[in-house]
Amino acid sequence: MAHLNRPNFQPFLDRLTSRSVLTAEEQQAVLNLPGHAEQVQSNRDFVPLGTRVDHACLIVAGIVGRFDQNGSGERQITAMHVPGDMCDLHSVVQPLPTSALQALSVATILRVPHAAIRAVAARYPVVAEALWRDCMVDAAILSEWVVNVGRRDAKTRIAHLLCEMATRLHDTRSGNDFVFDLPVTQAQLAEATALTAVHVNRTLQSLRADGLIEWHQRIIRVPQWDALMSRGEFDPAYLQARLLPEQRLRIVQAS
Amino acid sequence: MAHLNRPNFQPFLDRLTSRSVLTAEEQQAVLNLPGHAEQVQSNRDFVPLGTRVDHACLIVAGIVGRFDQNGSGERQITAMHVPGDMCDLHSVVQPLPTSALQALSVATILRVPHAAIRAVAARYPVVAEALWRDCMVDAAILSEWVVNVGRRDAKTRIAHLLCEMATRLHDTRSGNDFVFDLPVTQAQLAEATALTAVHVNRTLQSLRADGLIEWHQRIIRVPQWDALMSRGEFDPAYLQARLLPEQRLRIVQAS
DNA sequence: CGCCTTCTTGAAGGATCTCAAGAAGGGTGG
DNA sequence: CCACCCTTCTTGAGATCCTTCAAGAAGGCG
Repeated sequence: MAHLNRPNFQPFLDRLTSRSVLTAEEQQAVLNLPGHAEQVQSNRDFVPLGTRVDHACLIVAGIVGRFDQNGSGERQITAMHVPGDMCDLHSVVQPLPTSALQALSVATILRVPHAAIRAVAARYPVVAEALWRDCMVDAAILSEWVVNVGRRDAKTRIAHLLCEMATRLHDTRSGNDFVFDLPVTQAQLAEATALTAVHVNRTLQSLRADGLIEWHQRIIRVPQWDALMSRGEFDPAYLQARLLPEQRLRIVQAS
Repeated sequence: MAHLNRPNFQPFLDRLTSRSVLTAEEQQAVLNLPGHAEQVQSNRDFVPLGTRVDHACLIVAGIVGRFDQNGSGERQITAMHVPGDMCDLHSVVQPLPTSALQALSVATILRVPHAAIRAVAARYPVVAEALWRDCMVDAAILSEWVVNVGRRDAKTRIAHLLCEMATRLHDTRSGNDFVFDLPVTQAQLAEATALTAVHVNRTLQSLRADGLIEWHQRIIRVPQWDALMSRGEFDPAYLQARLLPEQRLRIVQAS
C-alpha cells in the first residue's frame, strides 16, 4: 500500500499549524516523520491498558474512542478522536497509558515511534511547544465533557456532542446546512454521553422530531446549524479551531 | 511578608521531581523562578474568563477550583487544585483561559510570569518536558472525572473524590487511618460531583453511617482507608503519585 | 435467504432533583 | 461574654428524568 511507503503527515501538520506558527523547516520535519500504517477493525483495542507504549497513533481514517471504566466494568468513552488527531500524543511524555484506545468504526492508523517524535521535538523546541499545545486542546475538550456529562440533560448533551464532532470533522457546510459522517453506533454514543443506549435512541428521535437533525446510516444532516448549536448550548471557543493567523502562537523564537 | 521577598518553589519542584528527573542545575532554575504572592478570599475568582493572562498561578495554601458552566449558568467544577499545583500551567502555551479559577477556601497563590517560565523551559528542554508531563497528569485526572461524573452513583462518586483528594493532599496517615483537611463546603462538593447540595448532604450522612468517614469542620477522618478506596472504586494509578525513582522519566538527555 | 448487529418501543422502577423550611455553626460587635 | 447574623448543614415530601428489562422490527452482509 502507498501508505506504508510514504506516510502522509499533512493532516497532522495542518492541525498543528492551525494553532501554532512553524517555519518551513519545522513543518518539513513533521512531514518527514516515519510511520507504520495499519488497518483496525471496528471495536478492536489497538492500544491496551497496562502495557508501556513506544509509539503514538495518528488517525488517518475512522473514529477512535478513548476508554475508561468504572468498578463494575461499565465503559465510559472519555474522548472521541477524528482523522488528523494524534490520539495519544500525551504518551510521548507519559508512556504508560491510563486509558485504552479502541476503533469505533473501521479505522486506519499510523503508528509513529516515540523516538522519532522526541528527536524532532528536541531538535525544534517550537515543535515541542506545538505538541504540548495540541495536548492542551484535548484537555480543554475533556474539561468540556465533564460539564456535558455533569450538567446537561440528555437532549442538550447529545446536541452538544454532535456540534462538537461536526466542528472537529469540519465537513461540508453550505450556509446554515451541515452534513457530516459520524460512523458510530447509538450504543457508542451512549458510552460517550454517559446515558443508556435506549435513552440515546429516544433522545435522537426527539431531536429528529424537532427537525434539528436527520440521521441516516451514520450520516448526519443538520438543516439549521444555528438551531442545533443553541439547543446544545454549544460555544466552539474551547475547540480553538479555525484561529485567524494572527491568533496562532509561537513562544519559542527561531533558533 | 516573607513570601514577597523570596517565593518558595520547593513544593512545586517536589511535584515535578516526583515524576521527572531533573539535574541539580535544572532544579535550581525552577527554584529561582520569580513570583508575586497574593492572598485570595474564599469564593473569589482570581483568574477570570475572557482575559488573556501573562502569568501562571502556583498554589501555596488553600484549595482552588477550576470552573466551567452550562448554558443556564449552573457551575461545574472541572478540577480541584491543592498546594504545590501550578493550577493553570497550561496557560504557558495557551494564554486564553477556557475556564475560570476560583479560591474554594481562603488561599495563598504565587503569580509567576509566563516570560520567566518560558525562559527556563527554553534554556532547559527537560524542564519543558517536566512541565508538559505535569499537564498530562492533570489531563489524566480530568479523564477520571468524566468517568466519575458519568458512571458512578452518588455514594461511589463522592467516596472516589475524597480518596483522590486525600491522596493528592498526601496528609498524615498512620497505618490504615487517614486524616486530612479539605476546606470546601458541601455546596462546592456538589459543584464538583455534579450533584445537588442536598443530595451531597444525604450521601455524606450515608457514608458516615457506614463508618467510612468522619467529617468535623472540614477535617475528614477515614478510619479504614482500604474500605473507602474500595467503596469509591478508587485505584490511584492515574494520579502517578509516589512513583519510585526508577519510574521517573527523562526523555531529553542532558545537553 | 438467513444471521447478527443495530435500532425501536413499552411499561415499571429508582436515583436524584426541586422546593421549602428549620437547625446548627462560626464570626462579629456591643 | 452574650446576642445577632449569615452561611452552611439538615430534613421532608413530591416530582422527574433516566434506567432497567424485555421483546420485536429493521438493516447490512455473506
